[in-house]
Amino acid sequence: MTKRSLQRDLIRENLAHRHDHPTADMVYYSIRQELPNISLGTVYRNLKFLVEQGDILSLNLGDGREHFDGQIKPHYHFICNQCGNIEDIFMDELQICEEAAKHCSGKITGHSTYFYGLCNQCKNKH
Amino acid sequence: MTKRSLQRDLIRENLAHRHDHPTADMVYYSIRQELPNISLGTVYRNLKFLVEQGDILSLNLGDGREHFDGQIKPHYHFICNQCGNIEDIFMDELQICEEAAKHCSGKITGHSTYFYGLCNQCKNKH
DNA sequence: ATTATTGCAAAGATTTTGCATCACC
DNA sequence: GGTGATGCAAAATCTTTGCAATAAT
Repeated sequence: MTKRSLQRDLIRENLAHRHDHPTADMVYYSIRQELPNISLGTVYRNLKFLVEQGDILSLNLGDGREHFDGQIKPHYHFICNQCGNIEDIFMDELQICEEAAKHCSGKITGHSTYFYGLCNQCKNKH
Repeated sequence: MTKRSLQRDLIRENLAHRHDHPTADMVYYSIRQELPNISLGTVYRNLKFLVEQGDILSLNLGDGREHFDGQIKPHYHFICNQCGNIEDIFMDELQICEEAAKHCSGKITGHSTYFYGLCNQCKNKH
């Protein structure tokens, strides 16, 4: 049985309200502004918990660290090879979710896609 | 200018021929059977190189380690919450690639999606 | 000849964990 | 009161890197 905690609530809200894709220590430093005593271990424990719950997504952005995304509405990511900038891609994905549903029972808790290339901004710098 | 090496060739082929999603050290132990002297650093260096080239994909399977996938034909992954098993989902994704293409110029080098849930096998064990 | 790549080992970075204490139910 | 969650720090894990030697062009 899980008990509520201020720390977990703050982490969940922090991720829900931001639109970037922070790592664990970025979340840690952000939360510390409101709750200076929070520990990094607690942030890691709760991020893992929230990913398992399906409240947040875990992303691999290719830099070796785990990134997190509070936007659970299924969407995709475009990552620029040159500047590293990440753009969210929202689109109809009914078809793909139906296909995924064939593989499981119950709700699907995570869903995220990455594309890598040269973004339009970097392209125009030539 | 890049030079060819046996080590890199073996790593690329190893990933192209297998259909699981190994971590760096799994690739390392696999290659060591043919080339016992290869070092872990070399495997890491080449995996990173191959990801950047777009020859292989980097996957985040939620266990904290980076996984690799030699199947570059765009596809999706279903990951069972209970047994950890991974199933590939192949389907038409013309629409989604077109959408991603709006964000960039040149080729898109990576593309991979994850879904998490309870797989049919685990479901049937109740 | 030049320089990319390697093997090795050490260093760096990230993430997990043991434990005493605290807070929720 | 019982137990889930925390803070802290140490440990474990994963990945990168410096450097001398080797191999590819």
